[in-house]
Amino acid sequence: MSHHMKVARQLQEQGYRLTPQRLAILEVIKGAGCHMSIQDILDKLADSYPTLSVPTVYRNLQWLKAAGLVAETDLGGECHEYEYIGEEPHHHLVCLECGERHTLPDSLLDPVREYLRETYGYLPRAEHFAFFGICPACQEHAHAEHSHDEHHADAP
Amino acid sequence: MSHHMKVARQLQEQGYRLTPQRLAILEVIKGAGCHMSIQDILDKLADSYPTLSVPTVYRNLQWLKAAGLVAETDLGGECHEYEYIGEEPHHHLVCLECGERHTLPDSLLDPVREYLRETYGYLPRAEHFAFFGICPACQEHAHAEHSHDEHHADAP
DNA sequence: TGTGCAGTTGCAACTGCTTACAGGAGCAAG
DNA sequence: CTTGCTCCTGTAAGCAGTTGCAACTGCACA
Repeated sequence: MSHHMKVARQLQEQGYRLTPQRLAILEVIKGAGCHMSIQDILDKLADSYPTLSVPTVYRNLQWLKAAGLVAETDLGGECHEYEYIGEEPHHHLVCLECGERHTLPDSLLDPVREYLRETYGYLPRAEHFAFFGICPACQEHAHAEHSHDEHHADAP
Repeated sequence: MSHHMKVARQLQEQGYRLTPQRLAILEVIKGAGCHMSIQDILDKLADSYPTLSVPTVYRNLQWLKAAGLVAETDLGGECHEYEYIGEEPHHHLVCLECGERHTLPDSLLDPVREYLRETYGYLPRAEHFAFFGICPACQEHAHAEHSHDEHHADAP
């Protein structure tokens, strides 16, 4: 039995129900293998569940998030994005200029966790982070632009 | 001349204007010394600028953010919060249970920056981060609760 | 002094997220 | 089978953030 079904069964035994909508949302976000917005999930399930509504998807995603199956991230886009985690926590690196994305290993934050635990006694919950920066290509591009336009502003 | 006025003058020389509203917003957020929402700023300036509107505050905060004077953070509350940075970047540690907050030194992320730079060639822009966890007091509390209620669910 | 231009403001409208509430569905006890 | 309870869903409404647009302001230049 797969990991997410094991967790689902555990939750069922605790009184939570495995409704068709709930399982469908989990299957979609697991099958996608990438970040999805609420609207993406609605579109994917429009055929099989025409009456599925935004609040239902929203609440189920919160539920799956609390169960540790799904992570919610703000990657700088215009809407929140959700991603299936499973057993492999990870983080993201996003270019502020072109939006290019990389996946980072979870061990990256081990020193930070250590520090928070030792210094403040906190139990860290840094499961899914997004780091921002400028990718090499955009650095080149910005440098070239700067040579042409010395008065380029730093603010919009 | 203070740091923020120096930056303001620089921006003025680049064609951006130092309107009364803009300076008032900067003064308020600088004087507060803590996080503020858009509505907080509007309330503070209600007497001196009765016609000040949400979009104006919003756009000016984006402007100040791009200028590096103000940081925008989602600390898990119900609205975005803005804070004056000045010359001392820092980060935050927030307890997911009670909301207790700590301020973390910027050097905490130096290893992460190093990794992103060396491995991906990225120029990191991690000026203002929020880490979440469970504070010692709430860990005690959760442990006590668990002893009383063995069937306590992990999901809402 | 008059004209043009770019930046800024406030109103209005829009979007996406979130919550409130009433109805429906499944499960357990009687 | 009936009753009662809890969970779940969908409709509707609310909220903060965001964008479009017309009017205004200050500066540069003729």
